[in-house]
Amino acid sequence: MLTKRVKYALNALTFIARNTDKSFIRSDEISESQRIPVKFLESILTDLVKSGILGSKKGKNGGYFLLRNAQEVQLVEVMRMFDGAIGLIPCVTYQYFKPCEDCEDVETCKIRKVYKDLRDLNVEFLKGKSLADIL
Amino acid sequence: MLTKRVKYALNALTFIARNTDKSFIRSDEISESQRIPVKFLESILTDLVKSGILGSKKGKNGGYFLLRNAQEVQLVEVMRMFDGAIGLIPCVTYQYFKPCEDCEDVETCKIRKVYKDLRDLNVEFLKGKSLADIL
DNA sequence: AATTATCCTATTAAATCAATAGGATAATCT
DNA sequence: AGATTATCCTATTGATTTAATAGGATAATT
Repeated sequence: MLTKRVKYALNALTFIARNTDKSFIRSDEISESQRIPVKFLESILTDLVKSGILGSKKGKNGGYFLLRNAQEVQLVEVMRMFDGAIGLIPCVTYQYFKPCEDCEDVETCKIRKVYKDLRDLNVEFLKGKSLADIL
Repeated sequence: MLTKRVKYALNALTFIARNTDKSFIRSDEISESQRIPVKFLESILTDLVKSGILGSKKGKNGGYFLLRNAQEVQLVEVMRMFDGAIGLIPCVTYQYFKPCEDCEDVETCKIRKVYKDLRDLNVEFLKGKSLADIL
């Protein structure tokens, strides 16, 4: 299952993307309209800023804004940021690679093969989907 | 990520499937060879029996055995049994369906659409894979 | 200088996962 | 029949992750 962090992140991003008439969107606006606890939301927005998806402006009249076109925000990036790897076993992930304890040969392991194929399928799909697809 | 229950279940099933020369495989044999805590393993085996994948014979010289051909044990069934739904959001699952709290219209929700497509992709893939594919 | 909104750190509560413990039940073999 | 053996059942505990809360520090604007 998706964590709430990802779901909240997607909802926040779509809200910001839908309000391009305003230059800056405050966290409390997002919080209220998307029903996300403010403090929880702020930690999510900070991550989105760090990763270069959002920009932020401090102080009065400040807020958050998209740094890219909606087409350029891949869902796979958001999901990885908050929920980690797409693959279902550590041995089929790039960032978090770790062979199974009972594994004799990573290369020939049939279980790994299946979950590697599944991972590739999912990554391909999620790379093809962007924020623009959920607006 | 897969839970250990699924990983252990798959390892146990492959071990049983590989030892068809013996009629019955004891849990302690599986436990030792696959490095799975016995009691934890037993609860997993019980679930596999209840679902009709394994049979069991009590008493001396008893043990577990496959009730189906390896091709007829779909990975999707094992994964659902232990980790629940394949879909990543409750609104795209059949067994555990539940609309999102912030959802206005389940039918037109774009986020749901994406994750529904992803779910269908995964279910299709996992229905096509069986125990035979990981032997 | 006051205001305002982001940014940072730490803590807590809740839920899920993994494992352990101890024994009850049922079938087998001597 | 009785001892043995292996599955089956229930409850509890510990560990990890997730979700949320709390309180204030920092930076920019008016």
